[in-house]
This record gives sequence, structure tokens and C-alpha cells, in this order.
Amino acid sequence: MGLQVGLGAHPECGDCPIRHRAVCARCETDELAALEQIKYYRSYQAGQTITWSGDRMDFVASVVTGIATLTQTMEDGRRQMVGLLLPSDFVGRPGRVTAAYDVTATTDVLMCCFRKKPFEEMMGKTPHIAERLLEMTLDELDAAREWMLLLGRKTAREKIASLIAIIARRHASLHLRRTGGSMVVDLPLTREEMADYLGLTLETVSRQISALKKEGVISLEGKRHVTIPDFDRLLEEAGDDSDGGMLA
Amino acid sequence: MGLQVGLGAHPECGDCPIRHRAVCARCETDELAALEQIKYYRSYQAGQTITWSGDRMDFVASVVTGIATLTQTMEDGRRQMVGLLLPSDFVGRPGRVTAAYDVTATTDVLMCCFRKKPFEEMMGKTPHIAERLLEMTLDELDAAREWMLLLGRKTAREKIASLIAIIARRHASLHLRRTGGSMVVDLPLTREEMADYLGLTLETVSRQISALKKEGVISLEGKRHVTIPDFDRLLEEAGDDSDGGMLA
DNA sequence: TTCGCCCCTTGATCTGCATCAAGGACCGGA
DNA sequence: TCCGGTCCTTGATGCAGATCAAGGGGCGAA
Repeated sequence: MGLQVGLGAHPECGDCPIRHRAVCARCETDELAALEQIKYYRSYQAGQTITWSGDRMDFVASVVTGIATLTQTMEDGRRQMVGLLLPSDFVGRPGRVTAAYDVTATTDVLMCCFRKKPFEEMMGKTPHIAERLLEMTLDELDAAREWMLLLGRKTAREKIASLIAIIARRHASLHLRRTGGSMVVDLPLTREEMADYLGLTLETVSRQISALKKEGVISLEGKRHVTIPDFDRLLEEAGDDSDGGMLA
Repeated sequence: MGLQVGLGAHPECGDCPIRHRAVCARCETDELAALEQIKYYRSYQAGQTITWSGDRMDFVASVVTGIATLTQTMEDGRRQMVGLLLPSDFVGRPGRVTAAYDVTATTDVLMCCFRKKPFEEMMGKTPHIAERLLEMTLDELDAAREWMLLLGRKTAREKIASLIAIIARRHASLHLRRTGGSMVVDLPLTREEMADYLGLTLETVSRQISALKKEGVISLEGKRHVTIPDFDRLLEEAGDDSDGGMLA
């Protein structure tokens, strides 16, 4: 979450997120060249599991296109999503051999991968990579803490409103369109995935979306296409103090 | 959370956590000397607020002794703890000017502080610091994700059992005593603070602790002193898959 | 065109935890 | 010794969201 660096920031960069958005370390050329040499691409189909928790994972990667999730599962099947990976987000942990979470592609996904060992060696040689990764990880930690407030203290209605706001913000540079003051977003998740994100059941998700729709906070075309006539109203429903830097 | 490096790992280190446990970067001498020059100590009384969310925070720091918490508060007063800082844990974010959370001392706390600017300059010069901070932040992120599973999907009873297990583990090198196979821990939090940690009310916390006590999962002396006769049993109550590396 | 599979919606009922309320244990100060 | 405050426990009641259940819409395959 929250690992994006605006596309506009480094216009000279190319198509791989690690390079142009994730750990490009301000586009310093030699680092780019080195990273360039060890990267490779992998694609996954919608629904495909990228790694299972506990499996060996010998690469780190960055999402180029598509959406993936991190989830934890208890023995009895209860599931909680703990990460939502959008383009430019980073997965994997330098210095760890096995995956800690199930990583699943919810849409078709293209990943830009780096074998862990050469990546770690590069990190040792190019300090900016560790600094950039630190910055990204701190952003993720902030997002996780916001998420904890949501899980622990928000009502079902507030959770739904928050999720829509979060997706609207995160997709801002990707899929968001402003149409005369109103925002339009496509929800990239099924009701069940939203439930796993929010710590609810899919029935409750469905009911609360219907309620927000009936009351005019959002409007729906089909099941996924959401129009937000008044973003501030949505934030109010979400229980958020403020916009938190939507357009900062 | 989870930022500890065993005391035994670097016996030659001194008394400041940044130095001997947090970002010592394997005790490389020159880095130590440089860090040594910019550090200073501050102490806080139990109950005192260290920073309010939104305040300017011009230092980063590491807890030397005592316990502090990070909490988020909604406008209507609902509170969620999002971080629990034990000795050796790190607070603050290089590259950010204002605090994102309320930081509160729950016991008397001694912090080892570094003014942000010199610390950031040092980071630029000594790459190992960023690497070490990255490692610590990734540990915190993992802990946050475990916490999200707890908040989103666990029952009140499982939450309490989980919290006791977490504290027992984290205090392992500090306060934990093994007495013939059983463990003894002092809960460093009031019932209300536990409730804020777990996303419950203090009444529910109290009831569930009583229940676990009645069923022999734990025993209590006074309100804070807990004996765990069978740690595996506790983990079972917590819904955890396994010990997760308690003594690893 | 029809079938079958998802995904989603809505209704009825149940229940775990919140809320409201009262009182007990402990402690430090007058 | 009593008093007030803080922290904790326990009981009674209410309600948000889970659970159980039924059915509708869209879409790809036959």
C-alpha cells in the first residue's frame, strides 16, 4: 500500500516499476543499468496463486500491471487480507527465504522480478536502493496502521466507505476519472475479497454497499463501477478526519 | 514490534538501543562513534504523552527502558492502538516532519534520541543504518499484518490469548521467567489499553481474562501477574498455527 | 438457446460483543 | 482511619453484524 511515486516524478524512466517508480533511486543511471541486468518478467492469470505462505520464494518483485493480494488464513479457513498490491507496489522481503503470506493475482498480473541473491548484492553496493525500500516500507507500515484502525474500530458502513475512498485514492493516477467534480472508480475486488479486506462477511459488504447507494453517497452501474458524487461526503461516512493528502 | 535483536548477539555494545540493538549495523566501530556523537537521552513519566499526532517531531528515537504505545484516535473518541514499543524498538520516521500517531508512555520511559537532520545525514553516509532500519521496519510490518488478522478475524477470547502470547514472546529476553515449564509474565498494560490494542471494550477484556483463568489456561496473581502453565495450550486458544519462532 | 457457474442481493434469525450499570479492591493522601 | 480516585469485575440488556437460506442476473460453453 502507498508505495507509489507519481509517474510524473521521473519521466525519463521506462516501463518497469522497480526502475521507474519503486527503487529507481532518483534515476541514477548506473544503478538503473545494474538493476536492468538482473530483472525479468513473469505474468500470472487472474485467480492464480503467486506463492503460498510458507513456500520458498527466491525473488522479490514489483507489480507492473494488475492487482494482487496478500492474505493470511487460519486453520479453520477464516481469511484476512493484509496487503493489496497495485501497480508499482513491491512484494517480498530481502533476507527472508519463505513467503509469510499467500500472494494471489486477482486480475491478470505482470510482475517485474529480481532473483533475491543478486538483488541483495546490489543493495549492498547501491545504498539508495535500501533507502528507497525503507521509504516504501514505511509507507506500507503507515497504511497498515490506518487499516488497523479500520479493522478494530470502524463500523461496517464506515469500513465500506473507507475502502471505496482508499481505492479511489490509490487508483487516482491509474483509473480515476473526474467528471465534473464527481469521481468514478472500478472496484477491482469481488464482494468476498472486500469482505476479506475489511474483516466482514460478503453479505454485510453487499448490504452496506446497497445502503450507501440508496442514500446517494455513491451510485453504481453494474456491480463494480462506482460513481462518487461528493468525495468529502464519502470521507465523512468513512469516519476519516480529513482527506489525508489525496492530491498532495 | 518485533524489532529486537537478541542482547547476546552483540555483547560488546553499550547501553543505548540504537547502538547495541537497533541500528548498530553489526557493531562496526566507526558508525558507532558517529552515532554516539549525536545521540541524547530523554525520559518521560508514566502516562505522559511523548508526541501528539500532527505535532512537529524533530527527532527519531529508540526505547531504552519502559513501554510506550502508538495510538490513533477518531473524532468521536474511538481509539485503536497501532504500535506497542518495548525496549530496543524504534519510533519516528526519517523524512517526515509531523508525527502520524499519538505516542504515549505507559510506564516511565527512557528514550535514546537523535535529531532528525543529523540522523538523516548519517544515514546517507553509513549505508548499514538504512539497511538495518529496513530490516526493523519489515519486522514491524510483519507484526502489523499479524495484528490485522487478529483485529479482523479473531474472537474476543482468541484476541486475549494472542495478546498474552505476544507479550510473553516479546518479553522473553526482558521479563519472562521459566519456572519448571511454565511461563510468568507481567502484563504491562491496563485492561483499557489491552482493549485498545485488541479492538474490544475493557469489559470484554476483563470477562475473557476471567474465563481463561477459570478454565486454567492462565492463572493470575493480582491483576497483572500472569502464569501460563502450558504455552501450547495458550497458542491453541489464540488460534495460531504454531509458535512462530518463539525461541528461534 | 439453454445450461451451469459465479457473483451478488435480500430476507429471517441468531449471537457475540457493546453498552449501561453497580459495586469491589487497592492505594496514596489528608 | 477515612476518603477519593483509579482500575477492575460482574450482571443485565441491546444491537450490529454473522449465519442460514433463497433466489436473481450475467456470461461462457455446449
